[in-house]
Amino acid sequence: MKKTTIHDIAAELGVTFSTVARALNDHPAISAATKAAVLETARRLNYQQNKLASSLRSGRSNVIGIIVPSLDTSFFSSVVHGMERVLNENGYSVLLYQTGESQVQEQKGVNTFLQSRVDGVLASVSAEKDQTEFYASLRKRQVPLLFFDRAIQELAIPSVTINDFQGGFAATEHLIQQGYQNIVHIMSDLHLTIFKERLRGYVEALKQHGLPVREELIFKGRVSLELGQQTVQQLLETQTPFDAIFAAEDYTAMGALQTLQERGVPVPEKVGIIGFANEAFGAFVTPSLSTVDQQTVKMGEETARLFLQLSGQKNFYQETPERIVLDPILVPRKSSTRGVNQ
Amino acid sequence: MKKTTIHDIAAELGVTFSTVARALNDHPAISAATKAAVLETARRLNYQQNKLASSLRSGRSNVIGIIVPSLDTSFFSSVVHGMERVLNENGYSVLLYQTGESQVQEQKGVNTFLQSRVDGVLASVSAEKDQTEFYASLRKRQVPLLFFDRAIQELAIPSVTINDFQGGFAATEHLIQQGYQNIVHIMSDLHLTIFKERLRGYVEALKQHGLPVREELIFKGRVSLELGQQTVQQLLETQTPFDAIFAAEDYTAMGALQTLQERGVPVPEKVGIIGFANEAFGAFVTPSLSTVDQQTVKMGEETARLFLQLSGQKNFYQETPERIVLDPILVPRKSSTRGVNQ
DNA sequence: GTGAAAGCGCTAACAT
DNA sequence: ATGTTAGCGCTTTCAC
Repeated sequence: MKKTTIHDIAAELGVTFSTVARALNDHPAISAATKAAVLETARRLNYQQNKLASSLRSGRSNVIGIIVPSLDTSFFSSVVHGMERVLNENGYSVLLYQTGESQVQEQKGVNTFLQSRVDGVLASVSAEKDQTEFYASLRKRQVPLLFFDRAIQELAIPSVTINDFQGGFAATEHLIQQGYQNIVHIMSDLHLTIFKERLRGYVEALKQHGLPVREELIFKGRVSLELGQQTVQQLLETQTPFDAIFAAEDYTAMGALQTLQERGVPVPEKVGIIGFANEAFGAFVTPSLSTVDQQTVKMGEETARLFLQLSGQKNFYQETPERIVLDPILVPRKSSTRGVNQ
Repeated sequence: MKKTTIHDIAAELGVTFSTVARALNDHPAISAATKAAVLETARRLNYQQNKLASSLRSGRSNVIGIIVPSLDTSFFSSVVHGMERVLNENGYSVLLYQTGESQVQEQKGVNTFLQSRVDGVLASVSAEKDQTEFYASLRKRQVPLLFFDRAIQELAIPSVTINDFQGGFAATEHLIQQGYQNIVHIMSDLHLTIFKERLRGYVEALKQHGLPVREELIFKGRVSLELGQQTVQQLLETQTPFDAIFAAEDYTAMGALQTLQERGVPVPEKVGIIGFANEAFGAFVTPSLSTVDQQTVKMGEETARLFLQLSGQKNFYQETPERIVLDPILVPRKSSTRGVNQ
């Protein structure tokens, strides 16, 4: 079936194609009768506007590119969920690109988006150092860029993140208030601000409560179930005294919890545990896993809304970019709850 | 910064823009020297091909539209993860559309994709009855369409699904083999083949093992934690005899497990439980939740590969569409494992 | 091996 | 209220 164009509709009605174009775009200078006739004919001929042509000519694609490390994580898929819904409601389509934490892929994603002439890019970066000039290429071309969750602070780009410092602080303080004193921290070895901030929150909470910050209680690795398991094994083998664990990510916390239980260490009585991310499983495990909620859907929605708001302005790239920082929510559960000062 | 076009490169080099276009597309009739010069100049001027123009002219967009009910579920986000990776590796971009199980949204998604001139649509439908002619509009326009997980059988469209019958059968048979006799089934009230097939598997397994199929043991609702909880409450209040539950979805199974434990009914000793979907939490709860794995990432990858394979053919829409059916994998865990014939 | 020319389907400025 | 015209930036056929 040949695709129908505005020319076909025009021929059918004996008007010119520009009248049809105006009618379809609800131009005020077109009579109601003509509009009705055009609309009817368009429907009858199964007309579908060619957005490629429209975008090429108008310079606006109504497409937003989203860059995430991976959709195979509940965090990013929830964020994208929120973004897509808000953008869709506002007439935008979403192009999706996964980087797998690879900078090369990230670069490719930005280029693809540039070539697709997207009206904006929402990105969560894979790393915050090294070659990040490709993000500058968006600015050069005046394509709005916003970061979410993981931002490159040096770039003066609007962003929506959560207050990871506060999250780390709240998690650690919660453990302290439950009477734990020797608190282990397990974090990622990726060079990401989010993890450094959680660490900083951990350190600050210890200090404020007069507890020593001990380097030997801070562990780094690829956050995962295995990292949590290995860390606890190591702690037990080296007989390092500890009575709580704050893991910067829930799976890691879960691994720690599993190994403690296998070794017969009671949680939360002997060792308290808290994670980060509020993964679905935390509410269901025994003991239920305390954690910090990151408001993922809200983060996606806020990022989309900030884009909508800022892209309306004359020049998107200003000296002082808007930076929305969401409050993390402490979710205390059983894995860290015991009588105070036990 | 003005965007550079092939005309700019041509002017810079003193050749015509068609030579530049050929060079960039690695046309065989262009000398190596010219190609090198063009490539160098393109890089220097930060040239980015305008895909809108290219797609408009060539009739190929290299964009695939993906329609899912929601990304805020581990199932669909994993599937999309697999799809995006394979498509990306093969030079395609991905447009994403969430329907929220709404047919109206689904219709809109198809129209948007049509207008964006996508080269194909991969969809998981919201419902399999009612107005589905909008999927026919893709066929009319010769846009390849593939279904995944949820397909409309009547439409003769290629699809990648899992064998839900076999999954339901395996789950039920597993319970029977563990010595359970009065097996409850909790399923969705959505009119989806996937749930009907799981039910059919449940019924068939009972029959093959000489057990009666009792209507009063089959419950329907919006699958969720709450549905599992409510169903168990109802079973206990009405004192309906039962010794196992096969829930068509993991959260429902989890709700059932929780309520049984609250009421002091030991799992798996008194009641065995198995779910469906292999959600992350299942491995971590106590007792660990038996389930059926749906091979989500593989489903996404296979759907993408099937598209790549079929879209190469002369006419995509054939009389006998290829239908790939993946085998579900029984994942027996502690919630359903006890000595046989206890 | 390169150039010339047409046109994909639309938007928008300028007519009338 | 509608028509005319000129592109947007590319692909592609036909020349030479």
